[in-house]
Order: sequence, then structure tokens, then C-alpha cells
Amino acid sequence: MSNQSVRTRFAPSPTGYLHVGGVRTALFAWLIAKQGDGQFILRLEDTDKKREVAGADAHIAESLRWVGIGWEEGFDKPGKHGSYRQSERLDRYQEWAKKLVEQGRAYADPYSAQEVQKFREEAQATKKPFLYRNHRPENPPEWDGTQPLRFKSDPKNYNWHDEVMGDLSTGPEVIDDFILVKSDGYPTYNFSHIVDDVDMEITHIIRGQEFIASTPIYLNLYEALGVTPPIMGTVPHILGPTGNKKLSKRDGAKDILDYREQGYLPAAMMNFLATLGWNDGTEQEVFTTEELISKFDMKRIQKNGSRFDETRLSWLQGAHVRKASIDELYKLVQSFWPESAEEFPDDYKRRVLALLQDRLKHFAELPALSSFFFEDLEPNLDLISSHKQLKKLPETELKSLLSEAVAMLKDNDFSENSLVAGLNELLEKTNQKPAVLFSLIRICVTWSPSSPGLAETLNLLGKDRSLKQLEHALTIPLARAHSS
RNA sequence: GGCCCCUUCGUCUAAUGGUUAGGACACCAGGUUUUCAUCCUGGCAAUAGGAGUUCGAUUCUCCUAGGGGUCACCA
Repeated sequence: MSNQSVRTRFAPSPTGYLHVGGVRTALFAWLIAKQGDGQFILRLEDTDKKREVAGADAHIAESLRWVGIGWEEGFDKPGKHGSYRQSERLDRYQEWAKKLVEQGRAYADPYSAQEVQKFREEAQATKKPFLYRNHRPENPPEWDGTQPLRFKSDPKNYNWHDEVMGDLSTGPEVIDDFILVKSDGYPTYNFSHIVDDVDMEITHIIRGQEFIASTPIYLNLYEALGVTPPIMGTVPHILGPTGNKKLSKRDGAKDILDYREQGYLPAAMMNFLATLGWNDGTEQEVFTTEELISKFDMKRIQKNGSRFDETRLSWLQGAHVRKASIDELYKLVQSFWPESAEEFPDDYKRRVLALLQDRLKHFAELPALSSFFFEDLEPNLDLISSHKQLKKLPETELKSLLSEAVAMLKDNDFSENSLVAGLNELLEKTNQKPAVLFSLIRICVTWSPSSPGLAETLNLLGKDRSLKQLEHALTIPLARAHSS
């Protein structure tokens, strides 16, 4: 019966999308499983029917899959432990509940919700902490399933070890009789996750710090069940961009799949999430998935919450883009090209991408960076009038420089080398600074605020299109008329 | 309020008794024959406060302050 391999799980409730916080918790658990050559389980905690959102389960699965997190067993991938959807495991919780009742460790709660609430308010009025067990009925009715079933706790001190937080301890005052099974027959999270983790032979529980306060009651329940608790790792929250509150959907935390829409690389996202609150002790910042698996260590997770910083994500994205091979990158950006790129052959687009690799971050920027390679943009005279050097030149000067450029380029074979040579000669011939001459040509060919190197750009655009753009520029007024 | 946890540059963090407190992001300046980037160089910038232990505290102890979590028939 003993299973030595590491088994971790991520157990979201299907109430909506996943944001970076949830995915990070899943990632940590996944890394531990992969590192131990073990299994990662995706379980669905769907015991609150009221909060359930249709389709959330598939959306969650899709989110994890995108980041690169896969699971050996899950709600959509049955394994040796039956269903991984709690709503389909009700019999199992009933069995365990009955066992606890037989052992005298669980009893029916005879009070109505209103009555319990009254106890709570009384305690509050006398400034005492509310404990249900102070009202524990002497002769509880037999549990018929219509009342909530409560755990009969055994209050005591607890000292336990948390892989992230270190040694923790609490007194008996935090141990109370909590509800195991709700009056609708569904188990509470507090009960179901323990039964499931035992059944599914989970060895490490990784979860957010909101569960740290209830860990003692879980320990109490494990004891009643005669079960050794799994290893626990409590991960601090990710903080929102402002304030010190935990990142939440309410404050605009995005669906993780929004980052896919914006064209972030899964590897960059994984790198970002893993290093938010964790580092390997060296100065390494950029990690591959394989490196994360081999280097991850729960003991090095930060005890305090860390702030979500999209700027860092963007930087990591750039780092991963630059590391990627063009083939890899080309596959990933396929849905992000501007519409005008559609007609162009793969080879051409691949070359555009190669020129853009150093300046591309998330792929949604691709159209803005590349459109002039696929279509002739409208002349934008602001580019000249706002240019430090060009704005000082009169119309005649601009036109004559352009004419010289056209003349030179007409004689050029447009190989990159010839272009570099030709442009250099032109600098000498016109006695101009690159800041003037190259800017003017670049702007009149692309009409784009930025572009790759001039020779590379002309080379890729080709002789016909480059000359056509320059000759067109010769026919329009370039210098803005000064009013004074 | 009770209980628990946390506190190093703006941000992510390194350093567990001896360092000019290190790195990265961001920002600023300079360089790489134009722009935007990349890359390189330099700069700015932190141990929450107070006691104590010690020859010596970011590091150990205590107190204070601040922040967070939790106290559901939600997970």
C-alpha cells in the first residue's frame, strides 16, 4: 500500500478563472512532483454548488496546460483513485464521516444557523473569541444527514513544521468543532480535502497562507483519523500592484490566459511565477523549465508576500524571446502578425522576425513593430518635425539629400554589404552626419517610429519597394512650414 | 479584538555574527555610425524604530510600530 513516489496536487474550486497567484501555487506543487519524479494531480473541489461557474473546470485545465503544467491524474484524466471531482466522491466522505461518528469523534449539530450565529454574537459582545465547542450539546441527536455533522475536537497545543514557514505553534484555543458535512450532504473543504489527500496518497500539500490558521484543526482531524499528515508547504500570497493586499480578481488580476492572448511565452510566464518569491541562492534570473525543476527548493521560498510586477514579466519575456531559436519563435508568433502579412511567404516573415527578435517583447507588439514590412504606411511628417536634427533642415535640403540617396540606391544591388558601403559613401559625398542622413532615409522608407538597422531594413524590403517609397517622398512636402 | 505569520534599495531578492550590505528589474547618464531595442559601462537607491547579548549585529533575544492572514453549513 505504501507508495514512495512524491505526489502533489492542485485543487482549485471551479468558480472562475485562474490568476497568477493560483497558477504559481500550482507551479510550485508541480515542480516538487517533477523534481521527485512523482505525480501531479489536478483535483476539483466542487462542493459548493452555489459558487460553481460553468466551464471553469475546462478553463482552469487550459490555463495550467498553457503554462506548461501537466498532470498524471485529474478530473479529466481518471487514475487509480476514482473520480478527482469531489462532487463525485460523496460516498467516500460519508464513509469516513460514519467512521468518525462511530468513534465518537463526530456528532450532529442540533442548532440552526441562526442559533449558532447568536452564540457567536454573544461571544463577541463579551469580547471573547467564539468557540462552538463551548456550546457542544451533551446529548446530540443521531445524525440523519439533515443536520450538519461536526468534528468533536480534542483541543491541545500543536507544534508543527512547515517546509516554507519553518516551525509553527499554536495553543488549544484555536481548536474547535468545525463542520465536516453540511446539511446539504456535501462535505466542507476542511473535511473533503483531508479525505482526498489520504485517499490519493498525496505526500506534499502546497497551498496559500490563508490555510495556515486552520492547519491545527486539520492536525487534530488527522489524529482522529489515525493518519500521518502530509508534508505541508505554505506559500505566501502575491500582492497586488498597489497596496499590501493579496492579489485578487477584484483588483484587476488578470486571467492567466490573457497573457497568452497578449503573446507571452509560457516559458517566460513560468520563469516569472517561479521566481516570484523564490530564488536558487545564486544570481541567476532566467531559468528554463528544466532548470526550475532541478533547482526548485521549497525551503528557499520567501516567507513574506511578494508584489506582482508586470515590468519584470515583460523583461523576462524579452529575455526568453532573445534566447529562442527563430524556428521556435516563428511557430509561436503565427497568430500575431498584422493582417497585411497574410499574403507574404513564410520565408519573408521569418526574416522580418529575425530582425525584430531583439526588440520584441510580448507578441501583441508585433504588428506595431513590423507592419511597414508588409504595407506602405501613410507618410507621417511628425517623424521629421519632431526629429532633433531633421526639423532644422529646410525643404530643399531634405529633398536634395533624398535625391542623392535615390541616385545611390538605384545603382546598388541591395545586398547588405553593398548597402552598407553605399550608405557610407553617401555620408562622405553629402558631408552629412548619420543622424541626419540615415534618419531621413529610414523615416521616408518606413514612416515608422522605429525599425531595425537601415541596411538590414532596406535589404529585406528590397530595391523596388525601397525606391518606390523614397520616390514618393520626393513628391510630397516634408518640412513643416514655420509660422514665424 | 483573540490567535498566527511577516518586515533588506521604488520592485524582486542575496548575505544567518565580521562584506565598501551583493545582484536583477525599473529609472538616470554615457558608449555601440540614424530611430526603437539589444548589448556594454557608470550612477541613484535598502537592513522599520528602540533596547539588550556580543569585541562586533541585517543576522540572536525582547519591546514598539507597521503590514498580512484567520476566526463561514466558502474554498
